[in-house]
Amino acid sequence: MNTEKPRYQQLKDLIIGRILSGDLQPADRVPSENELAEAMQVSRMTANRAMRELNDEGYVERVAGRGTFVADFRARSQLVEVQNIADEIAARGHRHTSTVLQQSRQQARGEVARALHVDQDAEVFHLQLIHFENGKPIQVEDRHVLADFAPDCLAQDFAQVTPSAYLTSMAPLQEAEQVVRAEIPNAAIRAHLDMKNDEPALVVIRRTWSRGKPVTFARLHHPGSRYELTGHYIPPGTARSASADVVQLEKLGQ
Amino acid sequence: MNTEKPRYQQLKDLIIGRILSGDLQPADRVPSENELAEAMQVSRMTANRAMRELNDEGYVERVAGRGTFVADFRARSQLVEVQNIADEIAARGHRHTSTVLQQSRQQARGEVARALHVDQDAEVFHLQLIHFENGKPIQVEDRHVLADFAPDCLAQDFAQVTPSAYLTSMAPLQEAEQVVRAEIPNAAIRAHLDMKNDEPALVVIRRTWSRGKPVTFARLHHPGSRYELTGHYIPPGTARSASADVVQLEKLGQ
DNA sequence: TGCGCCAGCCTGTATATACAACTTGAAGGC
DNA sequence: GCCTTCAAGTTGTATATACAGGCTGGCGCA
Repeated sequence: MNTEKPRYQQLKDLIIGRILSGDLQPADRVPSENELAEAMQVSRMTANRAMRELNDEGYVERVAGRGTFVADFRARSQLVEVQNIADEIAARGHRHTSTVLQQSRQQARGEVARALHVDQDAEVFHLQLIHFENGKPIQVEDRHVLADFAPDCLAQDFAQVTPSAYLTSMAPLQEAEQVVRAEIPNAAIRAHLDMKNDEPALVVIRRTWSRGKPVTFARLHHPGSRYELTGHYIPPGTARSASADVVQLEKLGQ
Repeated sequence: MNTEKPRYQQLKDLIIGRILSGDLQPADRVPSENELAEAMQVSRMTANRAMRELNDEGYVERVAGRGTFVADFRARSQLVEVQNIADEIAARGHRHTSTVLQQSRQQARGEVARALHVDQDAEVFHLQLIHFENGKPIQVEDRHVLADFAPDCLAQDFAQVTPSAYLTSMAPLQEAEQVVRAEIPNAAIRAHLDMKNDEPALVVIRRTWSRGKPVTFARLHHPGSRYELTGHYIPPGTARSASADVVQLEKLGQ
């Protein structure tokens, strides 16, 4: 019985493995089709199919005449969902600043331990910061990161590089889960975000996986009056449509 | 200058066109690679690539030995996002019911006209209904649908088949955009959803495209205390991971 | 009649070959 | 020194061919 995977798939897996292991870094050049065909003892067409599919799946970018290059993880994450509030604010042409409230090493407890699939005594980093858009507070980030995943977490200056940007630079995001809620926040959050007493918060609770394991668990509070989540879905393979212009939505009023 | 599209793409476009026009219905058989190659005067490999990509993109399903068949739109839409609240409630093992508040023909006004890219006097259907989960109100749906897109909209019984299910059965969802907000709703919404005065609502505003044009614009209100949005992302091409178990999240408390 | 086998169709993969279009760098002419 | 031209390498596409393996219906045999 011949249960072995097709050759083009073996080649894809090989390249994906080298990317995930860090052997191939973003922007690195991937061997050309002819080189791969020679090295793997397959025809160029087979190498072509493997690389073409990796391109379609976002692992690499190909440029006719130049070559094949490992895709930037950050650019890739953006396609999925806005992950980094600093980039989001910058995209609006506004100024992002942030204040670090907490940056410490702790033991995982209760909810955090369950979310990250670790024991109660596992080491995690606890980060808490406030993000500002043009000086106005727009997000309170409360994040736990598996200590194993980012050992030098305490040495980072998160006022300069957001935790999100730091984490995605460590390894590619492989899987993410998020829950969105509307809630009235507690007094501390309300004070941090400069919110009125009866103003609801948009809460995003997000877990992110890397290499098959959850590595970070974040709770993000935003003032309902100044923040909204947007998402855009395009099925795979669709030619990029005339970039669906964003319509300015009216407040519900009336 | 030769700006014409590659042949495999022309073939894909042809088949997609036949599917979108209704010429090919879900579960219909698509001509075999050899038939297409003969009819279009291309090689079988070119037809193979076209059909393989349509399969990867979810337009068709292929079975070795049997043939190629048009995929079911409903199954496809689910891949993108939970669109239909009835299915979502059923997936939780609960009972879905709904009440129709409004089902009428109107002219597009202001925000609706802009969202759907039509003039102020364009004909649209206006639907308003309440969805219940086990008898408790969980969503107020306020939806506008382009009249051209669904001419028999007034004849539907939306207490039986949700607008979402009806619309996705008309044509495949091609593109969607959504905005999520946390707001204190007005008194009418509050009454419909049996909400307390200070309870925030999770509001989803969604536009959906079909055949390159926006066809429906919906505003969905949910009670913040009883509803949350969840999203899960797995990068394309990844083997389905051990279906990331959902962790029961604690309320923020404290 | 009923059963089994097989021919003929289908998709899936793999290869060798060919040409087009693009990019880059180097060689050569001014 | 600077510009042009061109050769070599790269991806993108298209084709003909080949074989493997799944599925189905019909034919032949018992």
